[in-house]
Amino acid sequence: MKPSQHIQKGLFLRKQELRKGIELLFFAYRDFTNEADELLSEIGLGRAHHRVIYFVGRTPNMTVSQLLTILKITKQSLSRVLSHLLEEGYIEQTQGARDKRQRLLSLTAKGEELETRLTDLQCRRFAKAYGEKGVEAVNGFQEILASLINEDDDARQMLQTPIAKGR
Amino acid sequence: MKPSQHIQKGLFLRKQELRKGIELLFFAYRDFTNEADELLSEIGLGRAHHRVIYFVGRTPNMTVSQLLTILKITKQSLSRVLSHLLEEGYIEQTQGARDKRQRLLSLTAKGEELETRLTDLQCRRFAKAYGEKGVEAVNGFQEILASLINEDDDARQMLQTPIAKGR
DNA sequence: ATTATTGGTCAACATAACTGACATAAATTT
DNA sequence: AAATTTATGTCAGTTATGTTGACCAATAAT
Repeated sequence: MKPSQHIQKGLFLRKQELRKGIELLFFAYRDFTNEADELLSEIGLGRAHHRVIYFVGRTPNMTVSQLLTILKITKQSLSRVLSHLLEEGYIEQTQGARDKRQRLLSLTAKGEELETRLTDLQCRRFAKAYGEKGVEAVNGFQEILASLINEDDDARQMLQTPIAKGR
Repeated sequence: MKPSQHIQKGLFLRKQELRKGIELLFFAYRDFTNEADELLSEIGLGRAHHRVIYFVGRTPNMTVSQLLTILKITKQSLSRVLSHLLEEGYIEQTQGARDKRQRLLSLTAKGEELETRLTDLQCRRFAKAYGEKGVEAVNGFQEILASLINEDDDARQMLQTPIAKGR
């Protein structure tokens, strides 16, 4: 075998390994979201609503602009979803103390109830995987995912802020 | 501290850890897909086209029904995307040998070129993460993701079939 | 007082999914 | 040979989620 063939074979194997990562991420995300989507569709909500409910539940009194930074969608998009959640009584807002323009978003009891159901569903999936594969695997999983996220991402900051208790 | 409080604290810490997984997966997937989306939008394609191009590139001569099983979308949805890719010359089809009803899908040279650009982009992101965190982390990452995928998923099978060479 | 920020609103549009109904050709089963 | 199932396509209408662009109002910061 010529040296050039060694290199090519090495590159192929490497690329195959990387493609495996791409595929695992695709399938895992697909199944992970699908389960919650089914529950949501029964009550006329979609994935966009879920994301809002999740992050508002995670960090109560979050402002609209904070949400926009996390979700990376336009305010017009968020507006539609958020209005619906307010109308349906999943979310309530209070005026900001320091800055009166800000809408501080929190879950209502109804919203909390839904958030808990959804998050428990997804947590169960993670608990199963974590339990099956052990602490070492979990650490590796978290390290690689963190490394896949954009360096400059504002979300990195959020990942370090504590999660509100009782959830 | 009462025993009940110990338990509650334990559960809280556990749930916090599981939520961290949810969030990492969300942000990683968001950034991972966004990079390719930008390239795609320049040539008038979207994420749905990307998925078709990726999997047809991965497994040439794939049938429409195989694609449907992987993507878990309706045939009407796939039809629109696939028709467009055929018209634009990214994909070509041949009649199945055993079963003449089948359309065997493959990438054209133009399709290959695009597939390579897109996959290289995503592979680079993985290569960076894998390089930074090492083999141990990669194994853990892959184990946990595999465990997050539905047991009964037809996609599990695909993950074990070899990736076509030259990619 | 001026400017920047936070947030909202209206309108139009694009994409990617969905459901339901029906059609056709080929393969398989009875 | 006839009936059924399978693989695929197509037409029509709908929904969810995103986008741009234009513009407005209240509040905060300089």
